[in-house]
Amino acid sequence: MKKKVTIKTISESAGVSPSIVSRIFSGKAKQYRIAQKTERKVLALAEKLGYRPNYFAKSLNSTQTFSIGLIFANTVDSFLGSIMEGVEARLRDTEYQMVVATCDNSPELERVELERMLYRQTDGIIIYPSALPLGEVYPTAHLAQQKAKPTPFVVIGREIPFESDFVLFSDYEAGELAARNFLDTGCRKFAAVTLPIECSSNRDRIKGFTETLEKAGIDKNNIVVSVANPDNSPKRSDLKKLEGTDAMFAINSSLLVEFAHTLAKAGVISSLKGYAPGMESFQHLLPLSGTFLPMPGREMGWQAADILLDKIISGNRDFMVKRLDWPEPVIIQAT
Amino acid sequence: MKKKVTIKTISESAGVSPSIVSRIFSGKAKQYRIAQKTERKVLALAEKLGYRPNYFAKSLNSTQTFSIGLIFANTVDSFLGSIMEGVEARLRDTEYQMVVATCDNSPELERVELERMLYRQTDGIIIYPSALPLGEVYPTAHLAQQKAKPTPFVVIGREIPFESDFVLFSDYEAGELAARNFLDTGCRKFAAVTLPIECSSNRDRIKGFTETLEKAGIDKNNIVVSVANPDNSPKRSDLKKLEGTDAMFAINSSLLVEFAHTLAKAGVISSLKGYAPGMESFQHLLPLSGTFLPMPGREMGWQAADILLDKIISGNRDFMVKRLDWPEPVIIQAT
DNA sequence: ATGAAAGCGCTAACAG
DNA sequence: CTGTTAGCGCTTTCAT
Repeated sequence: MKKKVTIKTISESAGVSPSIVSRIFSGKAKQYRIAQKTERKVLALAEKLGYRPNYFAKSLNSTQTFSIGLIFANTVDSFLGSIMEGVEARLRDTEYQMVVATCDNSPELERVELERMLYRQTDGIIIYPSALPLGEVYPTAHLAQQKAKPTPFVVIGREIPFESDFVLFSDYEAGELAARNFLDTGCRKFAAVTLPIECSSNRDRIKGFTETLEKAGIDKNNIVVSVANPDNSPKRSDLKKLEGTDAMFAINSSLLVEFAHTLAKAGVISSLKGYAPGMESFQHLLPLSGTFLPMPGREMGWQAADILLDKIISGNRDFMVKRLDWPEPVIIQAT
Repeated sequence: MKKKVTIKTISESAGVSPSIVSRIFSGKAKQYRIAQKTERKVLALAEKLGYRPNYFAKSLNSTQTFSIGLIFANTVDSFLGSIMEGVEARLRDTEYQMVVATCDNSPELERVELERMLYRQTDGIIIYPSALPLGEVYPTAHLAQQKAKPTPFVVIGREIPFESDFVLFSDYEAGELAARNFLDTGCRKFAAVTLPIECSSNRDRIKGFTETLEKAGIDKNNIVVSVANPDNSPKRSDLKKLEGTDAMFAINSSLLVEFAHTLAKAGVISSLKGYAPGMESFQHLLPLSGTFLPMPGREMGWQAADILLDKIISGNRDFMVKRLDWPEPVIIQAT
C-alpha cells in the first residue's frame, strides 16, 4: 500500500527542485549542465524509491506517445506475424510500443481503427490495407488527415491509390522471374492462378508473369489465367482450359499446391513446373516440383518501422516507395 | 492549421463551464442532472467543432488507460493470431485497445515487456508464456507485483507454476481421446511424438496419451515416446524404436505429418493411424489418415479477454482456470 | 443544475 | 548549475 512516488517525492527527499529531476529523467542532464553529484543522488534515490516516470503525464504535454499503430486487413497469420516481428525488431531498444488492430478486410472498420489510433495519438501508423472483392475500388477518403501536422503512416504489402510511403514486395518481378524460368526451361503451356480478391499484389504478380510471356512472343492461347474459388480450389469450368499445362505460376504457394494436386488428381495435367511466392510447411513432402519465393515479411516490417521512425523524428515529408525482393528461392524436386 | 479544440473551447462557445462539458463526456450527465437542452447544445457544438476528448489527460487522473497488453512467447503465427482475433473480438465495442509484444521465448525479455506494459499502465495483461528447453524451469519472479492494486493478468495456452487465471486447451483430454480412439480401433504399437520444449501443453498431451494406454493395460514396450529434433524431424536413433508403429499421436499436426512421411519413406512403417491437435493447410492432400483436433484459439482469446475485463471492471480477485475443448475433430482419409 | 478551483505528474520557459 | 511558475486537458470536490 505504498504511496506513489512521483517527481515531487524524489525532489523533496533529494532536496532539489522538481525540474532537476525532470531534466535528469528526460536525458537532459548534460544539456542543462546538472552537477554530477546531484544527478547521482537523484538517480540513487529514484532507484531506491522505485520511481517510474508517469507515461501519461509525460505524453500529455509533449504530444509524443511513443506508440505506433499497426492495422492489418485480416487475422494475423504467419506472413503478417513476420511483418509484426520485423516492426518489433526495429522498435526494440526504442521506447516505442505497438498497438495492433485488424479490420476484416472492411474499409469501414479500417477507418474506425484508424480513427481510434489517431485519437490515442499514436506517433505513426503502419497499415496493411484491406483487399476487396474483384471489381470494387478501395476507398481512400479515411486516410486523408486535415491536421497541420498529420500522423505519418506507411502502407505495407499492398499498393493503394493514395499518396503515401509504401513498403512492398517485388510482385511484378516475381511473376517475371517465374515466366523467364519457364521460358528458359522450354515450357509450352502456361497457367497463372489467382484469387478473386482485388489487390495490387495479386494483380501485379499476374501481370509480371503474363506480360513477360507475351513479350517473349507466347501465343495468348497458351496463357491461361484462372481465378480460383475463394477456398483455393479451381473452378470446374477452368479444368478443361488448364488441360496440358506444363508451367504454373500462382499468386501464392498454397494456391499453387492446391491447384497442382487437384489438377493432377483430375488427370488434367501430368507433370508440371510450379512457381509461387510464399512457403508452406510441407511442400517438400508433396509430389510437386516447384520454386518458391519466400516472402520477406520480417524485412518489410523492419523497413516500414524504420521509415516511420524517420518521419516521426525528422519530420521528413517526402514519400518513398520501397520494393523488397524475396530471399533465396527454394527449389523443391518431386519425390 | 486549426487550433485544437478542447473542453475549454466547447465550454466557452456554449457559454457553460468546463465541468459541464466534462461531465457530459464522461457519461455523467444523468448523475449530475444536467439540463437536457444544455447537454444537447454541448453535444451539437462538440460535433460541429470536431471535439475529441484527450486520451492522455483523461488517463492521467483516472488511472484507467483502456488498453490491455498481449505478450506472446514467440512470433505470431496462425494459432497466436487466432488468439489475438478472439481478444480483439471481445474488445470490439469497448474502448479497449491491444498493445502487443513478443519475447522470443526468453523469460528475461518477457520481464522487460511486462514491465514496459506496467509502466504504461495497461489495465490488464494476457500472457502466453515462454517455453524453455527441456529440463529448465520457468521462472515466475517477474510476475509478482507488490502493488496494492496489482494489474490483473491472465495466462493463456500454457500452465505455469504461479497462482493466476488460466485459459488453456484440454491438453490431457486430447491425448486421452487419441489413445481411446486407437484402442477402440485395435491398434497395437503406439507412438507419442513431442518436441524438446518444456511446456505444460506438450507435457500434458503426452501424459494424457500414455497414461490412458497404460491404464488400459498396454505393455510399456509398445508405447514409444519420441522427442523430435527442433526442426520436427525424427531423431535417427529413434527410427528403429518406431518400427512397426501403427498408431501415432503427436503434440501437433505438423509434427505428425512430418513424422508420418519420414517414417513411411524410410520404410519403418507401412500404414498408420495419426492423431494430433492442430490443422495444416494440406493435410487433406497428403497420403495420411488421421484425426485432427482444431485448436480453439479464437475462443481462448475471447475467454481470456472476458476474464480480464471482468477483473478490471469488478475488481474481482478470485482466480479461475478454464479449459477449452477442440471444435469438431477433422478426419482425413488417406488418398 | 451549474461553476470555481485545485490538482493528476510532468515539462518548459524564464529567471537567477 | 538550480529554482519558480505556468500550464498540458481533464476530473472532481465543494460551493451555490
